Amino acid sequence: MTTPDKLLAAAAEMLATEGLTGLSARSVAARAGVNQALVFYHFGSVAELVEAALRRSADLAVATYRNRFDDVTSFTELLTLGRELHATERDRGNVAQMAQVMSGALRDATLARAGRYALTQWTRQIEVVLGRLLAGSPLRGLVEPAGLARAVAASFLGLELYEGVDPEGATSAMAALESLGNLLEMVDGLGPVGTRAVRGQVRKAARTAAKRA
Amino acid sequence: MTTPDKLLAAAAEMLATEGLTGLSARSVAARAGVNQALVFYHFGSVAELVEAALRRSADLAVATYRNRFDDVTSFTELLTLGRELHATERDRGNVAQMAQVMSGALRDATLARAGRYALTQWTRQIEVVLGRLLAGSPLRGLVEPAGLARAVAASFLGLELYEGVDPEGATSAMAALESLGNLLEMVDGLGPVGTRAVRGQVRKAARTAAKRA
DNA sequence: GTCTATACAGAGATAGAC
DNA sequence: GTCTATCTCTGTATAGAC
Repeated sequence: MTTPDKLLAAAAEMLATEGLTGLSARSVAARAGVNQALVFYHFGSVAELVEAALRRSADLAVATYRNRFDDVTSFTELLTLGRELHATERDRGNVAQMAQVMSGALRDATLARAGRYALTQWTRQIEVVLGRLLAGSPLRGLVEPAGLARAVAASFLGLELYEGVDPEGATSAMAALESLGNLLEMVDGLGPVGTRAVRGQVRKAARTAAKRA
Repeated sequence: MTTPDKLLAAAAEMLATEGLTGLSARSVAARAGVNQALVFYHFGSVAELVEAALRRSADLAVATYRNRFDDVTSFTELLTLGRELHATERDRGNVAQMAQVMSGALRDATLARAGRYALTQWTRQIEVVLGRLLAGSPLRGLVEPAGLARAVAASFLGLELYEGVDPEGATSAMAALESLGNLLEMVDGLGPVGTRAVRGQVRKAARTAAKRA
């Protein structure tokens, strides 16, 4: 394992467990078992090390799930995958890394770039699946796959923050999101008559909402 | 305006604009126009100042919206309020403050306590409304108000992080969430026959999901 | 590429004069 | 309650020996 690799691994680990505030050139080098000056030699700055670490984590994580996403054929399956993903990534800390970097993005342009990149990797993937599922659903045309994918990603990020201060609360939130997913699945299971009714009703609700806004 | 008040105001402002990393005893005192040592005299530590500032912000914000929440009688109205709330709080920075504190909660127990408190203030309020709306809805019993309230809060937090790195993406995510809200409204508008059908279908979807998990 | 040494800025926090 | 002064630690970053 080369020094850059050790530093990247240590940075990713610390980002998830200690957070951005606990991560410094000294602390990350100590965890990697290398000298502090090597952070600057290999990456230029702490922020750039963090950026590289997050990019690598995101690339790796998304690649891991690519096939799984491709196999999804229903909202129920997507939910099952989402639940599994949430549990796995809570342990691996990928989402936590993203949340930390994005909270630091307020001050640091490099971190903002890193967060944007990681987010894009995830949403692209989710968007493809949602686009496929929505295309064959009564909801087609009523909800944008791109927007919904971003909303899903945002929810996962928020759940991660939630989990840090109230784990049980986060669990109940996850359960509620699954209930909503079941609602989507229900709509999906309607016949042609139900479909027409749904589309009409949702359009009406949208119009009412637009009028009030 | 007393010194503690000046410090609380400065801390809240900085939390939203500069983030937790940019907030120090020195920087916050400078913005408040007071001496740095007064942070420790009045609050004991920087973390405790942040905690006090967030608590005050949360109390104030929730009190502002209390009546508005009470007036809500439909999911569509709740969505309209949610959109307005998101826009207003994006400017005031209340949600941003929460997100920052919660991201720092990983390292600091005081910040974790503060984040938990602010979160509770919001979710309690949302839970009441959702409980009321769901009670008279076909979805009654199928989705927990408490869990859904937490999911809504988490989504707002996630959107805040999203907004920091990709404002247009966050807007499209918000739009998608509104589409889902319209779906809820649609279900709400069904008659007794449709209600029975919905409940049966959702239960079936939930069973299928449970089996696969 | 890696290490030691070091410069220097900013952090949290306290003591003591006023 | 407020200010100055100061201690100590930790942060980023660089220079130069090896």
